[in-house]
Amino acid sequence: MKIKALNGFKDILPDEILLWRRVEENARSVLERFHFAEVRVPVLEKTELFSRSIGADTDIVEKEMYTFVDKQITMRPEATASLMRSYIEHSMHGLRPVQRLFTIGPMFRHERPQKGRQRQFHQLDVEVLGSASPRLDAELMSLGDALFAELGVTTSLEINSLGCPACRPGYRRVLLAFIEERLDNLCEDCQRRSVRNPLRVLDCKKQGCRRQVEEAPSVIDYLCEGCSVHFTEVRRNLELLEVEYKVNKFMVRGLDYYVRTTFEFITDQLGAQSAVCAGGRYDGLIEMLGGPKIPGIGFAMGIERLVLLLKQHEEQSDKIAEIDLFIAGLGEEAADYSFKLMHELRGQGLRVAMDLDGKSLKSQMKQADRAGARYALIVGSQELADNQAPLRDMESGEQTELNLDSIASFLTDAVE
RNA sequence: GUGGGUGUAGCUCAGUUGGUUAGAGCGUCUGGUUGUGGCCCAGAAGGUCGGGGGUUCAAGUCCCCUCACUCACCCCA
Repeated sequence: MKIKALNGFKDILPDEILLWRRVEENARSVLERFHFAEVRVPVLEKTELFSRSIGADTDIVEKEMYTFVDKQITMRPEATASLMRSYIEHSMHGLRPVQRLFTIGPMFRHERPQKGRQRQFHQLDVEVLGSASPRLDAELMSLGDALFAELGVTTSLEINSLGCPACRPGYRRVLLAFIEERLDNLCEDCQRRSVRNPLRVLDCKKQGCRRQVEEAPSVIDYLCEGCSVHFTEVRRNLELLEVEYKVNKFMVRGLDYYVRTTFEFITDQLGAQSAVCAGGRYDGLIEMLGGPKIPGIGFAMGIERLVLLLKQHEEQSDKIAEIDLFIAGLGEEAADYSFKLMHELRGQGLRVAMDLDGKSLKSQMKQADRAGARYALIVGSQELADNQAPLRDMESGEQTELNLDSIASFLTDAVE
């Protein structure tokens, strides 16, 4: 039987890798300007870390985690929890008042794959610990905005506030009462949701339910004084930075730890998936995981989704790998010489390749062409005897005789 | 977990009401050029027609089962 990658797990092949690099390099450069530091955390953590932070009865924890049951360890379904663990474990709050961290890496969720959704996928994860300022919320959104803008990707930003442990229960009661009045008109899923997580009913995409909840009470009208001021300030600061946004009072987040501000960068270019980047505030999370009482906020950006967006408006014009020189050899003696020459030139920082299988010159020239070689050097026994060989410019087709000893210096000059 | 769609060469896909030896384009290899890439021309290699079973004189084609992929629901980045 043929060995294949697991369903939902994908190889990222050379053709695509340039796009990935561009995304990652762009991210690192923008994040540096925003004064963030990169960290790398393990992919495996104790199962409990995720069940406690994400929420024991969320879909992620309930049925989507890759867990080694016997060992009670889990492959991370998201990065925030791991980063919080690391923050607490290394007492980072003592290093400086505000920590600005990011990480890039694979996440694992056992969901049914579809467009823009895989079981192993990659996220850029950005977190700021130690500040409750609404300015920070706005700053992070402007960061997200910048990440997209510099790649030439268009998205729109939606924001909402979910309140806090002080005001959410009150809103929840009001909402529940509203829903119960209309329970019969809601879909089966929503009837189930109304018990478990009534906020989710607001998020239902079915026409019928949407009509029902149109008049539903909005969280924003039930925010406590603190949350209300915070939200107003977030909006004011977004306007100050001229970041365009829309308030979406139906936006709900899937993870339990979010409070106050939540936001999503969305697009209509990804099939059924709309979110390319999403996040929010989680002021109680660190404390809940056994750390100090420190506020936090962060977001995750889906790299696959971003790459999909980039693919749509970009012709893949970049070559896979360019080399400076391809050495075409004829005969055993020349092959020895070429092999050694290649080794030496590489040692001097030049990108060099040759054929190792004794193929015909024609075939070797073809290889040189496909490798995107700038020059090809043709070496046979006569050339070795004369210590002179033709160097072909692969673009113009012009050939010049070159002293074999001067190849390195010629190429170094030519490629600068 | 639930639905729909699609499985034929390395890739993209044709394949008629069931009928001889299953095709094309691209890619690969060889040659046209004794030692020269791209363009052109000629040729070659490459297939358990996803797998299993059934109907039939005859199945890539019809039926059943199964697997894989994919899109969508759910949920999410």
